[in-house]
Amino acid sequence: MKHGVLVPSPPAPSGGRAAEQACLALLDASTSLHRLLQTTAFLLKSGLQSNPLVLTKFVAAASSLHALHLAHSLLFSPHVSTSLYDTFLFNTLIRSHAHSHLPLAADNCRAFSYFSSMLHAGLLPNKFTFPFLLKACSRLHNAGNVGFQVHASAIKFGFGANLFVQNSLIHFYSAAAGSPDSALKLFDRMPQSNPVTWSAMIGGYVRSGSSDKAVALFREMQSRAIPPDEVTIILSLAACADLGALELVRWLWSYVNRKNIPKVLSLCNAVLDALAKCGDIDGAMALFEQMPVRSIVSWTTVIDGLAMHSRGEEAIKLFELMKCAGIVPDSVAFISILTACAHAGMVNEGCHYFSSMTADFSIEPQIEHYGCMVDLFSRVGMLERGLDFVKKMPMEPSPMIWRMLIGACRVHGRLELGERIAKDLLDKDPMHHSNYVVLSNFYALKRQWDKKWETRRAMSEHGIRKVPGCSLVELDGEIYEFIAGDESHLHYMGVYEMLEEISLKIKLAGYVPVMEEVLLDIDEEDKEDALHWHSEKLAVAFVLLKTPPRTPIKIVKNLRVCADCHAAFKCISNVYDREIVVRDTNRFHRFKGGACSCKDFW
DNA sequence: TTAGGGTTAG
Repeated sequence: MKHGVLVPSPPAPSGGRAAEQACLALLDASTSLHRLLQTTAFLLKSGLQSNPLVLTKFVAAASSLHALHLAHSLLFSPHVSTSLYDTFLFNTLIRSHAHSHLPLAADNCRAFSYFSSMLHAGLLPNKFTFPFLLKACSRLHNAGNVGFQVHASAIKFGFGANLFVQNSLIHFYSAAAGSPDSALKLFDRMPQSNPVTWSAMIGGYVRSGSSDKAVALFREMQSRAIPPDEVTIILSLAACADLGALELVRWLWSYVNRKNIPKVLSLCNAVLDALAKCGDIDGAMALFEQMPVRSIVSWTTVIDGLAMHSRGEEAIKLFELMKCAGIVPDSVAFISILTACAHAGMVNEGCHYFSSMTADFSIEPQIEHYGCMVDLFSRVGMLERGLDFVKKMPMEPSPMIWRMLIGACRVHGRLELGERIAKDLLDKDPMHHSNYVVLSNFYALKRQWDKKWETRRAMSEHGIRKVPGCSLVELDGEIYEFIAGDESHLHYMGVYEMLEEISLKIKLAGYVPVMEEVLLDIDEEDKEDALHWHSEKLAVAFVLLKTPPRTPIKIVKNLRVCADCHAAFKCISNVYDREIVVRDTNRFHRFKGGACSCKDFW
C-alpha cells in the first residue's frame, strides 16, 4: 500500500464486518433455543452462512444448548459454500460431538465424518484435532477400530509424537478401547511423559480391573521421581479402594499433606471412598466431618460406606442430615440409602425411602432401585414379596436381580424356588458363568449329582469357566494374593500346617463345618478337607502366621464369603482373639469375639 | 478451542 501497490484484500466474508460483529454478539446472547433460532434467521439474512468465525461460535452456542442438529443443518445445507471454512471450525464441531450426550448408533460417528469432510475440503488438521477426535470416537461401540484409524492419521499428519496427542491416545487405548496393553506399548515408547500420561495409564488399568498394575505403575512413578498430581492420586486411590490396600491409602493421604497437593473436593471424595472400601469407615467419617466443603458425592460416598459396613441407622441419620443441609438427594443417593436399608434388614425404612423417591423428589426409580428393593426383601427371607416386586417392575428384570433372588433362596433353604428361577435365568442368559454355578449348586444341595454334572458340562461346552475364589491381604505395604486351592505360592510354607492347627482348635471350641458349602459328591471326610482350600482361609492362616498376636486381619475377597468360612471365622476371631475383617464382593464382615457385624445377614 | 478424574443394586 505504501508504494501505491494495490494489495488484494482477502475475500471479505459475506455480510460485512458490521453484520459479523452483530451476529457474534447475538450468538453470545443466545442462551435459549428460541433466541438461537432468531439468531439463525439474522445470520442467514446477513449472508454469514459461510463465515467461519460466526459459524464456529454458532456451533459452540448450539452445542451448549444441546442443539447440534441445528449447527449441522446450517453448516451443510446445499446452498452454503464450504470453501471458506477453516480447521478451527471443524475442530469445534468435532469437540462439540465429543462432549455431547447425544445417543449414538454404533456405526454413526459424526465427529469422524466431519474429520473426513475437513480433509476433503483440503484443510489440514492441527494438534487440537486429534485429542477431540479421539474423545468423540471413544463413545463408539467399535471404538477400537476407529481409534486405530485416528492414530494412523495423527502419524500421517505429523502429530504422532505430540505429547497431548499421545496422552489422548494412551487414554483412548487404555480406557475407551479397553486395551491397556496396547496403551502400554505406546507408553513404553514415549520419549517424554507428564503426570497426565501416567494418570491415563493408571486410570485405564483401574477401569479394566487391573488395579494391581495401576498400583505398580504408581510405585514406578515414585521410583522415577515423577511427581504425581491430584488426578494421579485420585486414580491411585481408586486402585487402592479396589484392592483394599488401606496402608497405601493412608500413605497417599499423608503424601498429599506432605507435598501440599491441593485437597480439591474430588480428591477428598476419593479418599472417603477408598477409606470406606478398605474397611476404615470411622476414618472416612472423621475426614468427612473435617471437610469444609461437601458435595452430594461426599455425602453419598459416606452413606454408601456405612451401608457396606451394615451401619444402617447411621446411614439413615446421615441421609436425613444431608437433606437438612439443603442437599437434594439424587438417584445415586437413593441407591446408597436403599442399599443401607437392605444390608441392615430395615424393611420398613427401605419401603419408606423407595416411595419417598417419587413422592417427594420426583425421581423415577431405575432398575438399580428396584434391585435394592428386591435385595431388601430377599435378604430377610421375604422371597414372595421380592418376587412380587419383580413382577411389578416396569422394566425387564436384569440377570443380577434374578441372581439376588436365587442367592436368597439358597440362604433361606428355598431349594425348589431357587432351582426354578436359576433354570429360567440360565435359559435367558447362557453366557454368564455364575448362572451355571448357582444352578449346579442347587442340584448339589438336593443331592442330584447327575444334573449337577450335566450343568457343569454344559458350562464347559459353552467355553465358560468358573471364576476362582481369590483373596487379597496387605502386609507391610505388599499385597498377597491367595487363590482357592492354589499351592504355588511361596508363602504357603507353613500355611497348611497352620490350617491344621486352626482346624483342631476351632473344633475343640465347638465349630462344626458347614458341609453343604462344598457341594461336591465326595465323601464327608474329603469334603471337610476341601473346605480348607477356600482362598479366604488360606489368607487368614497366612496372616495369623506372619503377624504378632492381636493384629487385626483384613481380607478382600472377589466372591461372597461362603457359609462355612463365615462360621469358621466367627470361631477363629474368638479362639485367636483377633479381629477379622472380610470385604466381600460388596460388603464388610467384621468378626470379633465370636460374632459378625453382619449379624448373619447376607 | 488441546490430554488424564470422585459416589451407582450383587
